[in-house]
Amino acid sequence: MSNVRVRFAPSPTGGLHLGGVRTVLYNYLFARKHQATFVLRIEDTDQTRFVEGAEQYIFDCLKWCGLEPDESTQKPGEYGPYRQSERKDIYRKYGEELISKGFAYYAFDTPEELEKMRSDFKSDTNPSPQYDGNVRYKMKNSLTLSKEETDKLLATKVKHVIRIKMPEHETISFTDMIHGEVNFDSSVVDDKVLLKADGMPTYHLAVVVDDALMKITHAFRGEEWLSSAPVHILLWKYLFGLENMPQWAHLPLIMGPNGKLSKRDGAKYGFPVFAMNWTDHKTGELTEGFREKGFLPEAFINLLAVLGWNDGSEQEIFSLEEMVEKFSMDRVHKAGAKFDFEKARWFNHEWIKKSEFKSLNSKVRELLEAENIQIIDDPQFEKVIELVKERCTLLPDFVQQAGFFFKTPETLDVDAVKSKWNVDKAGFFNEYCGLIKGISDWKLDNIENAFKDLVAEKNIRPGELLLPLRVMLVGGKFGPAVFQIAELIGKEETIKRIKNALTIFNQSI
RNA sequence: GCCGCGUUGGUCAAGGGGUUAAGACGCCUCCCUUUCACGGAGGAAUCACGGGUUCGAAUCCCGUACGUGGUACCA
Repeated sequence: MSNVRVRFAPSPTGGLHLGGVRTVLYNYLFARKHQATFVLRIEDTDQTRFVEGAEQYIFDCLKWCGLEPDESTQKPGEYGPYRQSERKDIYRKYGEELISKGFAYYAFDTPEELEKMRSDFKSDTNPSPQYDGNVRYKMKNSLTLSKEETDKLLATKVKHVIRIKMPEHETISFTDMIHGEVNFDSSVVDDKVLLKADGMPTYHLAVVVDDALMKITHAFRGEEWLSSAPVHILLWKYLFGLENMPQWAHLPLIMGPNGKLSKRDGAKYGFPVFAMNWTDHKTGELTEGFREKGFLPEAFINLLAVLGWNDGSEQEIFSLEEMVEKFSMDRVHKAGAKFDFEKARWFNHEWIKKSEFKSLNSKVRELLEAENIQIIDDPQFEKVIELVKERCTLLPDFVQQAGFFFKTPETLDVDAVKSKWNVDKAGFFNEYCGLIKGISDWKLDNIENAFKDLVAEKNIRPGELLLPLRVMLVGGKFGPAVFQIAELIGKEETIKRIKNALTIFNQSI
């Protein structure tokens, strides 16, 4: 292990989103590549947004993806606790330190007063007034109150927050691993709340304190954080020293059809945005996940990895091991990428095709059994999977493509044979049944040759008969080569299906 | 509004002064296959705009436009 440490810091407020998983993935790849430690920290400082089960759900998603952290609430290292709500006592001290150094102040404004400020100062040229250098001297805080008044308020435990005092006109710059040098003017950022009235830190204080205490060396997060980076830079400068600050990488956003991808987009356009199913406990609303949609975890992380990163070659299909080997932050794109579900499906199809039976076995079996299709013979199941996997894009496709090998079709697509059906053909199949009954070695060639011989004898075009035969055995116009199907389902079953279909066709056509 | 970030086909993207501007998804045509796929061969489709710099700009610089994120005691 090197001393490189990275972290993923989700807030447990709901389902784990595509972008979140990609952030985990980049953390994980970077960590493995640098023999680093990958930390998972739970950012649960907003008590009003606490959601039962969300934390465990995050772990379950990471486990499914195969991206498990080295240190976390479930696997504590020496930098715990890993849940911010359990670190509450730590943060106040740093807030006080900032105040004593003159970089922060107490503010006693109530939510109503803040609201009033915002409406009073609101204008066409300033639609969202900030608590900044212009207004802080008009508010109720330790900058405008006398020391005595302030002390008195504090002593009587009046609700208050700690706010950072943004400097007047200072250029704040840092070098982002993806964007390069980024500059801000301190006068355009407001006096962010650092410590809330309930004693919990806001994200701003918590990230820097925890990254410092947990010795994080590289911090990756979504680009939505870039605008608040100056606050964090300043905090590092005031509290722990810029020389100890982690290297930042602000990852490009994953976009939906219009704007930042949201779970609403998923519902609207019919694709998942969460890694796994998520049920909102309050509303009971279920949001579908990639896993339940039928994605392989290998495909899921693969498609996420190349949404914003590529290795410079033409390769698109990467195993986790290959990604670890080839990943580098400086080949991550700057611009956000629109999520394309069609391409996501393609990745899954590719992974299904290259997956071996042993990795597909239990997943497909589970799906079939849910449809009341029992599989007893493993070697037989393997042959079927190998035969049909190239026509399955999503795992549930196996139900249609493989199901009929193990269960006689309940309904036949009669319409498909209607135009081709007549007495001659019924006669043909009757005779064919008799013919194959005598085949002692039930092999592909024998079954097919019997068919060809009879076709030649009867002088019927084979194309007129192949489709009906398919519908007889399969139930519809799909599946692999028809004689291969016959070979696999066996002689008895083949004859049974033909005879059964004959009665149905004769009745309904 | 202000601030940040961005901009190569419909989408993901390679390319970072001289290229016929790769490749993939999707779409279309054809071949293979008497189903559907797989596989194979083709095709349509791109450097946001305007100024510079330069012998030469998709590539460098400046504007503009557009997109996107932020502008909470949410993360």
